[in-house]
Amino acid sequence: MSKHHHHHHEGCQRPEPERLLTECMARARDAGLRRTKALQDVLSILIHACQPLTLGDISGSEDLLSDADRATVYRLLVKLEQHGLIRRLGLHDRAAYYIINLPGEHHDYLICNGCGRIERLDVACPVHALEKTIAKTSGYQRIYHELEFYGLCPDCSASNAA
Amino acid sequence: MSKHHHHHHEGCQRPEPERLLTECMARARDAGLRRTKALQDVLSILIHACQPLTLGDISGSEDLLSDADRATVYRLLVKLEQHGLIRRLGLHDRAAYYIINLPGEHHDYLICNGCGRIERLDVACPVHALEKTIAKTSGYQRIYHELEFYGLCPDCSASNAA
DNA sequence: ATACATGCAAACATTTTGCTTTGGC
DNA sequence: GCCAAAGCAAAATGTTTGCATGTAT
Repeated sequence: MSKHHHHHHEGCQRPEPERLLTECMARARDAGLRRTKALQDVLSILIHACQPLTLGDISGSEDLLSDADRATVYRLLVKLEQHGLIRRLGLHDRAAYYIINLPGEHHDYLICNGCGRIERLDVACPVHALEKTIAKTSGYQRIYHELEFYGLCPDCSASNAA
Repeated sequence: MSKHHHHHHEGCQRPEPERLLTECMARARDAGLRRTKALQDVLSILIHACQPLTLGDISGSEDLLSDADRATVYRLLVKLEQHGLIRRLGLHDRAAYYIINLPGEHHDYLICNGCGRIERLDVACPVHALEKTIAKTSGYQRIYHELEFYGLCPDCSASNAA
């Protein structure tokens, strides 16, 4: 579970989650995964989530989330990440965070060092040009990036000043 | 310790490490820390390091690093980060990485998903403009950012193709 | 003299693996 | 039927904390 209590997922605005799920399941099958209940659960949860989720968030958790075993979810996450269907984020929490990786969708995040809240930024990411340069000059393959902003949210700033 | 064996620190190019250490010790004293051997060791190690180091790297490690206890180093790292003398990076390793935080110095990193090698990028960071915008519009205080590029280094690309 | 820092050891949280059983193909 | 996936349980890894002692101020 994540360090800070989650502000229960306000419904996500991703359109047509059903269709996305079908597409992701197809991509997963292409990658060699079997069409199993746990896989469908994990993908569905990640598609519906507005914010990055931890392994603890996804498996055996409070709400209506998956009741699949942690080890199962863990192994699914590893495979899904390897095949590029999801992405892992190294936020400053102890646990790793995961997000669905939809073609053409990319987000950066703004995280509060006080309360741990995670906000998705809907701004144009200014890093793509540099990413291309690095791809050319570094010799690295399959490059992507991760960008997070950290700071103190208004609430925490206030209580911090007190 | 970090996931992948370290390619023993090639000497770092930071100029005047002695002076930097003195300055950092002064900053640390200003922050209320006592002038102790362990503190000096930790700061010195981080100043001399070319790349981010884990708690395991810093404490009780192989080379000429600090012989201070892990818990001691851990508590120092926490305090130093709180007071802004060092920064913690959430790279995709299980362990947290730390770097010295020198005024005016900022680096982004390029990390290999295969072997875990970490390269410091010496390019102009394209994020500062966006950072200012976010500072104005979000209401967050004390904003900073973390940017990493991930990919497969030439060696790992080669063995991956095989 | 006092309060903070240290060292040792134990507790924690999260990830990772082994192995047997189940179920998709 | 075969091989991948699930479930359960245990090991591994890295972090954090408690407490008695040492030490900078």
